[in-house]
Amino acid sequence: MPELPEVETVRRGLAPAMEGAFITRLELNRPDLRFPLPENFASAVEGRRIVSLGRRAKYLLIDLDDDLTVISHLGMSGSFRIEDDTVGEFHHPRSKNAKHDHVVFHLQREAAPRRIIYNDPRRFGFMHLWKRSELDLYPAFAELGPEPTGNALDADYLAGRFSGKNQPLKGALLDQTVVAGLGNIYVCEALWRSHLSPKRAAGSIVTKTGRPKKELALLHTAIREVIADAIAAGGSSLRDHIQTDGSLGYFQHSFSVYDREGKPCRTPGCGGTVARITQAGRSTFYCPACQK
DNA sequence: TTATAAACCTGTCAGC
DNA sequence: TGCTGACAGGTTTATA
Repeated sequence: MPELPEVETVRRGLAPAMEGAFITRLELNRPDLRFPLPENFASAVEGRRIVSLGRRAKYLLIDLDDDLTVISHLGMSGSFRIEDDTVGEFHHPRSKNAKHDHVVFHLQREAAPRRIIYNDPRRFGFMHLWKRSELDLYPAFAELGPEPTGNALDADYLAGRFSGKNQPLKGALLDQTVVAGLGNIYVCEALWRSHLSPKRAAGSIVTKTGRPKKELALLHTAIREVIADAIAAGGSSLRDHIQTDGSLGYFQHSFSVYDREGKPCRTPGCGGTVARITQAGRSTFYCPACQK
């Protein structure tokens, strides 16, 4: 499910309930998700206090008070929800099938016990334990590109990565070593906002001397803006993504091209129709009329 | 080096 | 109603 804005929404939803709380018990309802859960996972985290909640790209980071960090990835269908731990089973109207509640953090903080439930029907998500002081050595982080909203991502950096590349822009932007956190939805949206075709070679928006063309500067701006807009809206709820309180994100109502095949392009005066093609096995939505 | 395809797993939806 | 096939927000591994 989640791209960067959805994970950030989850982080913001969980932080008030988790930061400062003690983990009294970790409930593991199966031995694995996509990968085996960490060895001695429960004994490593039980009794620890959660110092803070962080995020890197699409990864949620739960920092404990002893230099350990729980690294959590939600895959395609993972979600967290918060429940009052003094009552029994509670089901929000939109709540998930409890048979996919794989990991439950039981928390104690001041007077209110809570449980944080990780649900993931497809089990493409995973959790790892890693030393916080060595987080840069975590394999997935070692090669990760800059955050799309940070200062490290600018047009010059992208020019360096795109220069000489024949790979289509769609694939180049999905590459997490180029930009960290972009997924299928927001790549489509950012390309639409910058009027660039997803089929365009990445190297074609870089000059012969390796400088960013104007189009690349527009793309950089579009990436920043679409991510910021989506975070402000609480992410996008398609099938699986719900916020930690069970409510939905709203950005899906703002999609300009994603999942809008056959519908009119929203570029003012364009008059084109949104098309859907397959690139590297994944759906791409774009407007052939205004994305060149 | 680069690019595509398949794999992981379950749920949902369209079509017959 | 029930079956089948296509498809889904991600990442890794294998194959060409």
